[in-house]
Formats: sequence, C-alpha cells, structure tokens
Amino acid sequence: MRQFARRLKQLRVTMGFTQSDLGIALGNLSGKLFSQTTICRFEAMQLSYRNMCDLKEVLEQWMVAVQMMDDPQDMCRPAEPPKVEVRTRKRRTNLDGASRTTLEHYFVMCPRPSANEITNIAKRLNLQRDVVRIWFCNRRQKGRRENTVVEDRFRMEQMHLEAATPGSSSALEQNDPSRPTIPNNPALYVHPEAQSHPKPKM
Amino acid sequence: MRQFARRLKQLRVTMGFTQSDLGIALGNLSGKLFSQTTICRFEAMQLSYRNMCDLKEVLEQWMVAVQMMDDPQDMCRPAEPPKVEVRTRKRRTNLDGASRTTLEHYFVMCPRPSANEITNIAKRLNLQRDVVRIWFCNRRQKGRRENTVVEDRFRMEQMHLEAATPGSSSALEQNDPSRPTIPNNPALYVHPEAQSHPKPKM
DNA sequence: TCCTCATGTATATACATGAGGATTA
DNA sequence: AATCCTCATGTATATACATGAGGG
Repeated sequence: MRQFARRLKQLRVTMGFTQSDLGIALGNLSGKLFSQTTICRFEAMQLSYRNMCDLKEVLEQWMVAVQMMDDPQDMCRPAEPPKVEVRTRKRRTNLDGASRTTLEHYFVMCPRPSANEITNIAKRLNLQRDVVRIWFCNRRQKGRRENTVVEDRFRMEQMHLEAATPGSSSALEQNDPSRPTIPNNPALYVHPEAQSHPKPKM
Repeated sequence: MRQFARRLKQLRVTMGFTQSDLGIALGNLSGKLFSQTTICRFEAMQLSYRNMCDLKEVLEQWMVAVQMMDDPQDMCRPAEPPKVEVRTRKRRTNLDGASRTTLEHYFVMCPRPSANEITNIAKRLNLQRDVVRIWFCNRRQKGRRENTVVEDRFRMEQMHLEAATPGSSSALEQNDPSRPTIPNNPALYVHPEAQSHPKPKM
C-alpha cells in the first residue's frame, strides 16, 4: 500500500497533475469526484485502511487510463460550472492556541467525555457546545487513523485472515457504558470491523 | 495595526465572508484582486510593515462599503470565468523532512550562501540548484517578516520619523562584498528603506 | 441526540513567479 | 548579458473545523 501510494504520486507528478487535477480526473473518469484534500490524504496515507482500499481501486483505473492518452491533461478539465450555492454552512470557528492545548489536555485525560462533561468544557472555554463536541469527534477520528493506518498495518491484515468467526469477537473493548473518566491510555481502540472488506485485493 | 487586523477579521466573519470571498470582493471593489493567502497573511500580520499599510487602505474602503449594502454577499461573486490556462509553471517540489532540517541548519550558519555554496548544497542534497536558491530567498523573506513586523514595530516607526536625511544612511549594513561565511547571528538585518513610505497613514 | 466514517470547505504553510534594481562579467 | 537579490503575491499542498448518512 505504502508503495502504491508512492507510485501513484510519482505518476501524478510526472503527468503534470496537481492533487486537485487528479480529484477532478477521477470524477470525469468514474463519476465520483474527489477534493484535493482527499488525494493529499491518500498520498500521505492518512486514511483508514478500509478507505485506502476503496480509493485504491479508482486510482488504479486512473493510472491505467492516463498512460494511454495522448493529452492526459484532458482528463482534468472541470465539467460543470461551479454553481454558486446559497451559504448555509456554519461559520468555521478558529480555536486559538490556548483552547487547542486545553482541549488536547482534556482529550488525554478522557477521549470520550459525556454529554455533561462536554457542556462543562464548552462553558469553561467559552465556546459553543457543538464546537467542542465536534472537536472531540475529529480528534478521535485522527487518533484512530494514526493508530490503524501507521502502526497496526500487519496486525490488521492478520486479523483479517483469521477472523472468520463473526459474532463472538465484537464485545471486546467497545461500548463500555461505565466508561472511566480517566482511563490510563485508552485513547485508541481497535477497529471493530476488519472482517467485512469486500475485496481489499492487496 | 494589530487592532485593525482584528477588527477586519471580525467584520469579515460576521458578514459571512471567507478569506477568498474577501479577496474577490476587493477585486470587484477596486480592480485589484487578491488571493485567500494574502488575506490570511494580512489577518495574521505576516506581511512586511509596508505591505500591511498598502493593503490596509483597500481594506478600509471595503469595510466602509460592506456595511452599507443590503446583501453584502453580492460583493464577492466572481466576475469572469476562470480561463483555463496552459500549464507552464514549474512543478512544485516537495522537500522531505530531512532536507528541510538540513537546509535550516545551513541557513543558521549562513543565510546568504554564495553562488558556489548554493551549488554545493544542492549537490549534497541532490536537489535542483534553483530549488535551493529559491528556498533561501523564501527563508530570508520569512525571517525579515518576523523580525520586522512582530518585533521592530516601534523602532521602525521611530526611524521612519527621524530619517529625513537620505543618501548617507544607505551604506550601513547591506552590500558587504566580503560577506562572512559564518556570521554569528546575523540572520536578519534592518530594512534599508524605511524612509520611502508614500503615505503610511497609521 | 450522540457516535463513526468518508469526505468536504475554510484556513495555514511551503514552494514559485515576475518586476525592478544592483552587481559581476 | 547573465544572475542574484528583494518584495508582493501567487499556486500547490497540508491541516483544522464541519457535514451528512447510517446506526443504536
């Protein structure tokens, strides 16, 4: 996988594609458009294992397709005009350094604060409750990514081979209702799936 | 200035403008369009003093203008279609962590390597010569910014008032042909101008 | 209502450009 | 004439906050 990512990037660059170009090209090629960010994350392996596998397929198609075109750049012309939408999205809040640090501290102590705890934290930091809640969601997601993608690559593939006995292995670590407020270093737990990949094809 | 930046950002956000929106709005307002990056740098005070002053003027106009519109969002609709240009730009090289660290070391030792030194460094790091040269240019520019904008704010304004004697003050520190290869902590020198502001108007 | 997961938009950072000026050849 | 520099500012890439579908 790591290797695939490298090859992909290399090809992209030698073909003169930027990351957004590639995202658009995927759209023109297979209907599903991607943002520059997603391509970036793929190249840097900052996605879940599963996610990487899924994207790998379309990317493989692309790699084949580009190499047999005379003007590859044709692949990445935007199709439709951008369609100026009415703004309805929440305005992005930009946390300052202090808030971030504090949140990070809280996270280390307890990565899954309860509803009340969230409310309190929000109050103490003088932030919208939802901003704090979302911050924790994102923070956990990041943690999972790093844990899974970088470190547990092998272990996951192992599990993935053995685990043909579904049902008994799913009550291990997740859903602890008596979630301790200060667990020692729980931050990250193993993915409960890792057995439903349609065709990882590594 | 710091205060102005804050007020600007606040107004931008409450008006529901993103940084790019604002850049475009400036274009529609006064002919000169700016990128999101520039607005970002302005808000974070990451520009030269002079640069900040210049931009401040257009931004002031904008602040007045927005507040007396019924639908401010009208100000930031893009005017022309983006005009897909033929790619001629150099492909961006992405230095890896190691190279960056090394360059940083060299920079500390000598922020203005000679032509030969540049060539050597490039060879040692196995990079295009120009990439290294540009890296040093950018690095110096950054240094100057930080030095000037953050720290020497007062000193500059002082100089700016006294220095009405042009001609004799320009041979102070620049243009040293016997540039020492390992100066002690020279990294940053004072702006040689600081006397030609057309109308800083702070 | 909260979570996860894939993925997006908004913002920040790193490399690149080009005009204008000085220096070296 | 070639080259390097500074300065304002850009494009390409990386990171932080946000969304929405699906599930309990």
